[in-house]
Amino acid sequence: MTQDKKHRIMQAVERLFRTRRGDAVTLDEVARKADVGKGTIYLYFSDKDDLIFQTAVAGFEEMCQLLRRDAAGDGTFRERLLRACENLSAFFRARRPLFRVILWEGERASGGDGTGLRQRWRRRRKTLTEAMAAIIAQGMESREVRPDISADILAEYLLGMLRTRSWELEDRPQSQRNHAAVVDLFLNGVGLPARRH
Amino acid sequence: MTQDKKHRIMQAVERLFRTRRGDAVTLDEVARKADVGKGTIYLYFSDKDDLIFQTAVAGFEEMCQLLRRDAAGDGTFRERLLRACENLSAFFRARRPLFRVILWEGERASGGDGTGLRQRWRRRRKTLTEAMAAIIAQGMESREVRPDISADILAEYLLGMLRTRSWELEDRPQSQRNHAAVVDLFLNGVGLPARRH
Amino acid sequence: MTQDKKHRIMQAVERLFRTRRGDAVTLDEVARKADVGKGTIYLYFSDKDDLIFQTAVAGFEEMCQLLRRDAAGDGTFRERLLRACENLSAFFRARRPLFRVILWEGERASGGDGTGLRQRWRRRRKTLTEAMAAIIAQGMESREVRPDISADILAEYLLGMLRTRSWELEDRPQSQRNHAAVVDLFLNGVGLPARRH
Amino acid sequence: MTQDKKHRIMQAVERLFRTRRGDAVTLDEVARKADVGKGTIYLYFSDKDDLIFQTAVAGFEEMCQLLRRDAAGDGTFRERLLRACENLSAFFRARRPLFRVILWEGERASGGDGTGLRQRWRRRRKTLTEAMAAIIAQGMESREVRPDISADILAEYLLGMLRTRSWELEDRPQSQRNHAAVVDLFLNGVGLPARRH
DNA sequence: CATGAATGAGGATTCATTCAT
DNA sequence: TATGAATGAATCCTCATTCAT
Repeated sequence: MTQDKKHRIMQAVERLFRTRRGDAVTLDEVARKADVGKGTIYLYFSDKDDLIFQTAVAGFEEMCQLLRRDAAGDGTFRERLLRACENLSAFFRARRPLFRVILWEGERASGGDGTGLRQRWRRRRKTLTEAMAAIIAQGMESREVRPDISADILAEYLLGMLRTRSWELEDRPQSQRNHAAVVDLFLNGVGLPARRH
Repeated sequence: MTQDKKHRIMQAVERLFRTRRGDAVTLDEVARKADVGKGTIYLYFSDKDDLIFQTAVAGFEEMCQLLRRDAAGDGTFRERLLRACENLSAFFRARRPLFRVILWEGERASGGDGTGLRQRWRRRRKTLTEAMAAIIAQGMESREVRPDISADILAEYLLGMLRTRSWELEDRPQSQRNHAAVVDLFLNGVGLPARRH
Repeated sequence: MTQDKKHRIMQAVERLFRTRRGDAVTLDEVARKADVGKGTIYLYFSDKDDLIFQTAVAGFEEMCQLLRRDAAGDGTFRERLLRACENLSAFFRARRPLFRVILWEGERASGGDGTGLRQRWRRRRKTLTEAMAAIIAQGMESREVRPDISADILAEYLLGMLRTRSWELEDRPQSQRNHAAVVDLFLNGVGLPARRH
Repeated sequence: MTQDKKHRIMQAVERLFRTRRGDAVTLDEVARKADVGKGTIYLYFSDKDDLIFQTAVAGFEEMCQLLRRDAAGDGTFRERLLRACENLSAFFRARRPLFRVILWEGERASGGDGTGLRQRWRRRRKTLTEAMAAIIAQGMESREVRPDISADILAEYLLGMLRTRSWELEDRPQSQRNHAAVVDLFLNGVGLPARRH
């Protein structure tokens, strides 16, 4: 019941990020939206920064678990890859504001203020990448993926493509951005097979 | 000489974005760094928002011109593509803070406030995409690129890969992230050619 | 056992005043240090102000009793005076934080707000002065003290000297601030006896 | 004209201390009373603490100059001493709120928070003491003051007596607290001369 | 009696913006 | 044009106080 309030506060943050950037989110609004007193926020978070940080981290955690579940599932490599992409994209769609929280926090971390923040954030990110890399590594084992580039670099690129799909291609026709197409591009590239002979 | 001041102000913004996020950049700092009076800023920009917006737009413009020059150049499709990637990446590296300005502004635009801002920003972005798409279109004409996905969607993905390369893979060994590798991944994908027979 | 808690709370206040000023002492700290719930404070005190007031008053009471005991003791006037000074100074030294509580409360009282507070505080103070004045009055009776200035005014001055000794001369060498010297100064002044003829 | 505002702000602080303790003085009030914007305060002071500190220091400075002028004046030792006491007391009376500022700041300094604050404050205080000690030293030279206790310790006691006179004896009849009496007590003590033979 | 989670009024501080020079 | 002192709205955060358990 007490954790309930903490959760409600983080949810309020997430919802507010739908329309605002972090600097425009006031704790007054958060408190109002979470239906708690302003002081209550400080019972669970040390700071506004901490509040956003924890919200971002919790979101990350969810994504990682999602991905890890997919990595552990069965099916062929392609099936697993496709499923992972689909689930991740579904998450993006459903939780877009949360994604903005994560980006916002990431931007703070990349400001070189020497704090261990940057390191901590990198480590979190690595967890996500590794979950995706685990799937790709399976493809390497089954000789479906080129082994000359490390799996987690490939994972980064794939995550980048999904990001592009969700953010930049948001309003393109579905036909051009279904996941089969993304996975296909990722696996086969844009070059015409014919030219390769 | 008067435009000189405007330029110096925007440069100051860019430099300050190296370590700070937009909300942490104060006009006091900008004025000090640009070595102008604080009031002067308001002679050239209507707003703090306008200042950042114009700085971002000017940066975008530079990137577009860079790309357009590459698109207009000669050589085979692959050569042109590689050159475009190299130049863009060089730009990223040299002007990383400017890139943060652009991202910052983009984040504002993606907040769902009714302003035409979102539209205006999308249009700018489209210009960039089109410059890259123009190059890819050449590849389609020469039958080196698959025609089933529109050129500007492919362009978005490629830009996304470059972004990943510059931001997420920043501290990986050069060997794994040289541009030949990026272009190779983009064209041929991660799948093993052997599997295609 | 219940009074035990009230006492522990006041003790906590006293201990916290060692390093902090009253405005920096929070009831959270008091509760923690007294090892009671925060709400418990309000069972014994109506207010934060009341808490500090009662703590100060209790401290005053202790000092007064100390003095009264000395006044009632036997020995010559000089002996009694010296003993009173010594005991009072020992109290100062041992309970310096309590002394800060008292000063703090006194400062509040001297703010000219219409409350009877000012009056109440003056009355408390008077009790202390009178205890000291009682001793001095003995000196007057035995013709060892000049009768032209009222005993309680002289008492105030003596208390002031002790205060100076404890606060301002805190870090001077003992030799220059032993009580014999204070009493000597008080009785004989700083003038050279030789000059008096 | 710019220093004018700084001065007005400090004056406002002083005036507000007449009825309030430092913790009850809000910067809102200060700004209103000084008739400046709230932000203006931060142009001249880094902090609320700094504001009060500087106000206290400026007050101290005034007192010191007052005292130094008296020390430099002519007349016999007794005359100079009397004049110094009178001027200081007049200052106390006229600027009582300022005096509360000084006490307030002193109390902060005595909180053992390790900052150099405590040291800085002691040094300021020392300046004042020395000014008074200078006068007393003259008395030593002319053999009117006992040489066995250092002049600045005697100065501290005298300042303490003046403080007692101004604060504790505030509402006693003038006849019992005129400066001749204070100086007399200081020089000759409370003992009856007759007893000394 | 005892507790401590919850509250929100209140205050310090920042910073975009204005305007007199 | 150019300036930077002045401003106050807006925001974060603290902490005395309450109250359900």
